[in-house]
Amino acid sequence: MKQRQHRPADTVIVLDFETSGLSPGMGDRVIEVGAVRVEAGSITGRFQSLMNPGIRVSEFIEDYTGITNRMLQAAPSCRTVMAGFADFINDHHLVAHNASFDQRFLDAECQRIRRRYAGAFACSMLAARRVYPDAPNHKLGTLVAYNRLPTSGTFHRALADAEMTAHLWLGMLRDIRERYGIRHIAFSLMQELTRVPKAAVGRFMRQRG
DNA sequence: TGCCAGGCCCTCTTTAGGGCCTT
Repeated sequence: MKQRQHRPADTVIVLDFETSGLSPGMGDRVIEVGAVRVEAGSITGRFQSLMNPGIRVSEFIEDYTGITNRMLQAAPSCRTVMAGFADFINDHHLVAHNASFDQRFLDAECQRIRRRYAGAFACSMLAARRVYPDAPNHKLGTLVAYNRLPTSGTFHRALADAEMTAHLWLGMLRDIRERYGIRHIAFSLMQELTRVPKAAVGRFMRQRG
């Protein structure tokens, strides 16, 4: 019997950045990157590094992330780390929680080192608003608790948040499969889902089930 | 000079405003 082959296009990189603030346009920089490679429903690779942005981060960011200016002074440069991260991403599709935030920083940091990435982004927060409309809110930590997903107990560090986002993503794929009987959920379907009006999600999914 | 994110999404909307979510 011929075994069903996993499609390479199913591989996604789930990423999370810790940053010096909210806006690269205002001069904020990435200070830590964490990411996992998800293939055929499992985490098969990890990438994590602090990076020295060449600027001091605020006390708020030190408290929020636990990443201190002393730690950043000892870290490799953004240029070095981002070059390695661009290799890790390769041409895979990308997932992040509130992806527009991470995409802005990825674009800005890649532009600085003149690297490009070919994959498209999907947002786990926009998907979760549609898959779990009854959750108390759609913060990453709340969704992890709401769905009783695995967690290391660490929050607001890049690799820990990326791993939780990966479990959230895989959990949504499982729940959509069970709820709507869709056997293969392509990345493009998840992207489309995040653009469907919330009131039309059931009809959209049943049309594809 | 002083200020500064930005996109999604809901509603007491659409000639707008404000909460959510990310650091």
